[in-house]
Amino acid sequence: MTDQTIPPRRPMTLRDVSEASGVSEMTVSRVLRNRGDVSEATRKRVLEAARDLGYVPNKIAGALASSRVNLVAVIIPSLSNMVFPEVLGGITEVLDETHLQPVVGVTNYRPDREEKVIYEMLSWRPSGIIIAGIEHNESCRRMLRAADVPVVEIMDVDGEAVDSVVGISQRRAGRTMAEAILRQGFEQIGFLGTQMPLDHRARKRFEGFTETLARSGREVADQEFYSGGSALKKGREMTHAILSRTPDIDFLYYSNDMIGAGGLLYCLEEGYDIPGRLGLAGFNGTELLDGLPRKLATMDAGRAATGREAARIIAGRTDGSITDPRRIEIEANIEFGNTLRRYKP
Amino acid sequence: MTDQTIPPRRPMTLRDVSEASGVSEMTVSRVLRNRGDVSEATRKRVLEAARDLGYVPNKIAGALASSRVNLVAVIIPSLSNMVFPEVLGGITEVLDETHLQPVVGVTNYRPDREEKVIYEMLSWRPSGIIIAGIEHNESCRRMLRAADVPVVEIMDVDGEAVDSVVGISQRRAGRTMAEAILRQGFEQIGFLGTQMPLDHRARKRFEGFTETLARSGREVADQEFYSGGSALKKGREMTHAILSRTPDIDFLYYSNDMIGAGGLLYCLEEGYDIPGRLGLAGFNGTELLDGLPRKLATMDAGRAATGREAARIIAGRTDGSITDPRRIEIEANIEFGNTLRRYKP
DNA sequence: GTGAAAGCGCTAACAC
DNA sequence: GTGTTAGCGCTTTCAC
Repeated sequence: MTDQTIPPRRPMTLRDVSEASGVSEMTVSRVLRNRGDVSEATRKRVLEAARDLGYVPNKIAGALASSRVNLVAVIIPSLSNMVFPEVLGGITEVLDETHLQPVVGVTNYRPDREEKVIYEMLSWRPSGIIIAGIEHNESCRRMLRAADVPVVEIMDVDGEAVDSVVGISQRRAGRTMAEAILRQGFEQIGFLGTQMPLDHRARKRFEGFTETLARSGREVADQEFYSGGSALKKGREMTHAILSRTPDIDFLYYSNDMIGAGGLLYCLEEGYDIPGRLGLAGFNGTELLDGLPRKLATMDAGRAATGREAARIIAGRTDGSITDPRRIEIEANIEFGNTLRRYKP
Repeated sequence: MTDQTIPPRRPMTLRDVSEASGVSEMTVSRVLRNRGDVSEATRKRVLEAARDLGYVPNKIAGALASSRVNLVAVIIPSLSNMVFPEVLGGITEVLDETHLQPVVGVTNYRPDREEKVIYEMLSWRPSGIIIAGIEHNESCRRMLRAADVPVVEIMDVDGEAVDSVVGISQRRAGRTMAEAILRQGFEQIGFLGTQMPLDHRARKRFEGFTETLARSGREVADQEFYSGGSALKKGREMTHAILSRTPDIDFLYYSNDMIGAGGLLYCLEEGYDIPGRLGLAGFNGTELLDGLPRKLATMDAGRAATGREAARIIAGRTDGSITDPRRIEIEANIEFGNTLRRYKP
C-alpha cells in the first residue's frame, strides 16, 4: 500500500461546484438561486455538477451576504397543549405559499425562558416574529421593539401590542360565555381551570367571566384549579371535588375542553341530568369533543384562523404589501353542543 | 426646524458596542461569549454598553466565522399527533443542559416534503439531525450521509440506519401485543388503524401483529382504516362498522390510543362486557387514557425516553464523548389496563 | 450572459 | 489581558 495522505474532508462550497462545472462561482450562484439570465447550457452543467456532488448551499453564508433570512420565529408556551400546534398549522399553511419558513421556540409559560427564546431567535435575524400572548416583561418588549422586524402577538388582543396583534379577546370570550350561561337560567356556577399565574389568557377569560357574573349580582359559586397530569383525569377529579363540596352547583365552566371532557364523562357516569340538572361548557373548540358521548358546549378560539392571519401579516410586511401595524380581532363563537342549552333557541 | 439628515438605521453590530465601550471588537466578542480572560473592569464596561444599546449578537455571522452552529434539526411527520411533541419534550429536556437547541421541521408524512425539509435544515449546517423513522428515500439517505453530521433516526429500529438509531422495534411491538392477546384466549381479532401507505411505523407494527397471528394459524378477522377527522369519533365509527359487519369478533386492536378511546367509549355505551365478551387494546401509552371510564390496554412506546437518548447521542457526538454510531432499542411494555386481561396474571 | 472584486459581522490565530 | 489580521462562504455591485 502506498503512503497516501488523505486530505481532511472540507465542507463543500460553491467553489467546488464551480470547479466541477467549469463555471464561475458567481454564475453558479445565479443558477442555484434562479436569479438573472443564465444560458440554458451553463445552467444545465451547473445543476448537474451540483447534483452529482450532493451540494447543499450554505444558508449561513448566504444570509450573511444578503442580510436576508427567510425564517419566521414562532414563540409559543407549549407543544403539549394542542392549541399551539393548531395555530402553527395555520401559520404553516400560509407561509408554505411564500419563501418564508417558521421556526418554533417554546417557553413553557416561563417569562425567563421567554426572554431567552426571544433573544436566541433574534440573534438569527428572522424576517418576522409571531409570539403567543400580549403580556411580556419589559425586557422582552424592549427586545421586540428594538429588533426592527415585524412582530405579531397572537391569541389575545386585550392590552397594548408591540406591533401587530391577532386573536380573540379573551375577556370578551369569558363575558360571552357567562352571558350565555346566565341566559339559560343557570345560577350556581362553578369554575374549573388551570392554576393561572402564568397563563394570562386563561386569567383574562376568567376575569371577563366573573365580571359579567358580578354585573348580574352573582359570583362564582365555587372553583377548582389544577396543574400537571392527565387533563382528562384532572377534569374528573376536580368535578367530583367541586360537586361534593358544593352540591347545589348547576353549571360548570371549564377553562379547557380536555378537563371539560373529563368532567362530562364523570357527570354522565354519575347519572347527572345534563343540561337539565347540570350544565357544562369548555373552551377551545377541540376536535376531540366530537367523539364524546355527548357534545360538550365550548367556544371556538379560532386557532387556525389566528395562525393564518398572523402569517399573512408577516408575509405582507416582508414583501412590502403591508406597511402599518394591524389589529385583527377574531370572533370567538359559542358552540352549544348538548350541555349548555336548556331552552330552544 | 433644522434640515436634518436622518442616517438610515443600520442594524447594530459588535462595532457599535466596541465604539460605545471603547474596547476593541475582539475583546467585546470575548466578553459576550465568556471566552478567554478579560479583566473585570473592561468586562463590566462592555456588558453595560451592550445592555444599553440593546445589542443582540448576530449568530449568522458568528456561525459563519466559527463554523459552529448550535442547532439540532428535529424532523418529524406531524405536530397534531401528540406522540411527536412528547418525543420533542424528551429531546428538549436533554438539550437544555447543553448549548444545543432543537429546531423543528414537519414533513406531514410526505416523502417529497421530507426531502425538502432535510435540504432546508442541512443548508443551515446544524450540529446534528434527529429524524423520525428509518425509512427514507434514496435521495434523503444520500443527503443525510453526505452531510457529515451526526444523524439519529428514531422511533423505529427495524431496518438499516444511516448512522445512529433509537426507538422501539415496531415489528416486535406488534408481535408482543398479538402474543398477549392470544395468550388471553381471544380468537377473532379485528384491527383498526390509519391508512398506512406513508406511516411505516404503523405498517410494521401491523406486519408484526399479523405475522404472530399467522404463526398460530390465525389471521385478522376483519379490519378498518381511516384518515383525517376527529380520531375519537373515527374510533367510534370504525368500531361500530367492524362489529356490525363481523359480530363474532372478540378483540379489537387499535393502532393508536385515540381511536382506541373512541372505540372503548362506544363499546361501553353499547353494553359490551369488556374484556369478557370483547377485549380492546390501543397503542402509545397516552396520558389521556387515565381519564377514561375504564383503562384501555396499550403499549408504552417510550417516547420521552427515545427523545432523551437521541439527544444524548447528538450531544455526545458534538462534544466528542461519543464517536461511533449507536443503536438503542427502547423496550415497549404492555400496560394491561382493564380491557385485555381475562385471566389473573 | 458572465466574471472579478469587495464585503456581510463575526471569530480563529497570532502578536504584543 | 488586549489588539490586529485574515478569513468563514456566500451575494452585491459593477465591469465587460
